[in-house]
Amino acid sequence: MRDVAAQARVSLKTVSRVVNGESGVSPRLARRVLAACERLDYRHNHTASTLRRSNRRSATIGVVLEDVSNPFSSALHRAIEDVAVQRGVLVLAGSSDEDEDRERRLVLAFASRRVDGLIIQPSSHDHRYLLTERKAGTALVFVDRPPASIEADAVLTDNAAGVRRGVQHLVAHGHRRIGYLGDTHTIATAGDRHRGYLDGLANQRIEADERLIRLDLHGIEKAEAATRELLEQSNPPSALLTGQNLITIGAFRALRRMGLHQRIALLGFDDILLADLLEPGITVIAQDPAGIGRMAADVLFRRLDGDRSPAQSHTVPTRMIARGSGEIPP
Amino acid sequence: MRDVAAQARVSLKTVSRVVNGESGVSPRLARRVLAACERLDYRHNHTASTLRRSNRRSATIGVVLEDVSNPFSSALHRAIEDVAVQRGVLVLAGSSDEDEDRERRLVLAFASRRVDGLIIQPSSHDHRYLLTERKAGTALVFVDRPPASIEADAVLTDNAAGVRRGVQHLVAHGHRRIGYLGDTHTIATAGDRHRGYLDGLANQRIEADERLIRLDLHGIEKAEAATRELLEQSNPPSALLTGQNLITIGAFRALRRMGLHQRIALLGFDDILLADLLEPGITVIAQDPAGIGRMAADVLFRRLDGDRSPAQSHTVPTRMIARGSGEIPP
DNA sequence: ATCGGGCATGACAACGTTGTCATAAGACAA
DNA sequence: TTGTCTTATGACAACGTTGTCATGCCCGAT
Repeated sequence: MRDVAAQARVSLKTVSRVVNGESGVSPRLARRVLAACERLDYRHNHTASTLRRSNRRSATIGVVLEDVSNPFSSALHRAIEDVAVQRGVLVLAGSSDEDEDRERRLVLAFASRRVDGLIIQPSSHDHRYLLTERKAGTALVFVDRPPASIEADAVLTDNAAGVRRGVQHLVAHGHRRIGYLGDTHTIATAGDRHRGYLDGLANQRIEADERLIRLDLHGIEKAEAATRELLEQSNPPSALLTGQNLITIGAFRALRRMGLHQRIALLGFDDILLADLLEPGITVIAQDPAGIGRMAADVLFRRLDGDRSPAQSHTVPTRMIARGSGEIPP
Repeated sequence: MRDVAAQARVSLKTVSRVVNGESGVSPRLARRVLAACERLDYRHNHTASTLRRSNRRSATIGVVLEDVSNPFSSALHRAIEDVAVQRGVLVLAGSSDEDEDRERRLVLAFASRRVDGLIIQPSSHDHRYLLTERKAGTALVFVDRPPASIEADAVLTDNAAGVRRGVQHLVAHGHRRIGYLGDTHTIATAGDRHRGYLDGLANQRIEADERLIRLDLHGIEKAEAATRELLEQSNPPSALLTGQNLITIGAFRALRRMGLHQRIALLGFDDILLADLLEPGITVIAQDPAGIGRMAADVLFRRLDGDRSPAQSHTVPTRMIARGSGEIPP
């Protein structure tokens, strides 16, 4: 900037004014400054600017996802990015891998870069460590899973309602013995879905049978093995409800291997790419990651714009997509 | 920091030393400083530190992807992140959507945040605009597609070789009439794959037949329509080679709709999630996005560590995964 | 007692920018 | 002419940190 000022024979401040598009610079000087910027390939140093400016905004937000490469998380990421670019805001993204410690380290690293806001898909179960950032004015929104021990905005899928709806769908197709395969019970959403399953059965006046329930299945392999077990017992279920997309894949794989994929109904929570090309197509209760991400970013920026209303939890509805596997009769 | 210094009754510089783990501070003072940090919830301001430090490193890199939510790009992203976190480096990511202008705007936004390096999956065909950043010392690595009009490191899939191998595979299974469905010809990788197809045929002494080739198919729908056309003509191909994963999906969908999925061989470039669960499983020439990302990050950090050797283009091999569709006889 | 050397600590300037305020130049009225 | 007001411009400090260098202290050798 000093070089530009010298080249244009003006003061630093005038260059600053031109670069920031402030009014009150004569067109003649402005032209000279712009020409000098061009000639010297001047790049505005946004970080130095942030340091000095009164609003202190870095025009950067941090996003902590479970894994940037998993389809759900990356759809969130993209939706957040789309809202952010419209405001000229960049996105720092990181993966927590379901590890509390990594989540925390990421947040601290973001904080030391002075991000304006944080969107977190949390893995941890105590978010008091975020109080400091909050006090420093960092906006904070939780996605997919609720905050714990801290009041903050959240954007969540209505997991329980979605699963209840799934149970109802299977019952409507004649099923009474409905198995459930769920993810690690410490994950909040997994708990909600399990609860939805139990409530759904209760609504339909069906007694839950412990032998049809398998929890803490993380990953395709475990789900596949559990499905196998479930179906090999005497008096097996006629339908399966799976609480997460990898579990759905594992269950489908098991059904295929056992030659039961056209006989046992399967209804999965969370959509799967290509589910429509399988035989049968897989019926799912689809979440709307893009909708969640967009809303989370909207809430975040509303806070950054000065919204001081009490923290609120927003719910995004699910959508049932019938493709065949969920409509197989008992 | 000033508050911490006051609280610990030391100078600013001493706090700085403790925070940065520099030697030469008596344990007694260090303890006092750390206690004060703790008590005041002090967060080191990494951006101010970058501004002043002699190496000027922001410990942040920028990654421009085609779309952070597409499986290939997000796998790249994750692999890059994994290398970066090991060095305490954060990743700014953005989507160019195959748009030259968005790519450029992202790069400039990253540059004004003074990222240490850039990893770009380019959409544009002239990268001279990056010369300024390069001159400023920003490390630069291209992934998936080669740089144009600039010398820079690149990490690429060996597209042509992969496709040649695919042709050979189909011929080995008895095919002579092999159709080709390719993506937009202006995308460098699409051109390479098309060339690989033609070379592969030539190697096998098969004359290319224009009527079996369809290019510029971007997205599932166009691919599906083109596949249909290709198969409805007289003397149709007995095998299809598809040059991109969405095209493979479109082609498979068309085959399914026409009831030909067990009759016409299909070999796709780029792997597809769940391809093994379809019937038949889809044979693919798989790329290794994680391998590409890791290598790109390695090259980038080697440059940041001072490697001044001439720019180099690295090639990551493909892997053929036979799952059934590519082994259907004519 | 004096000196030299090593070590812990701090004062101060600087990084690239912008907020604040002062000043110069010009326009216009009295 | 003088005075007042407006507008364009610049000088200077400050943002939170670290590099440089000076200072003061203690220790051991002379």
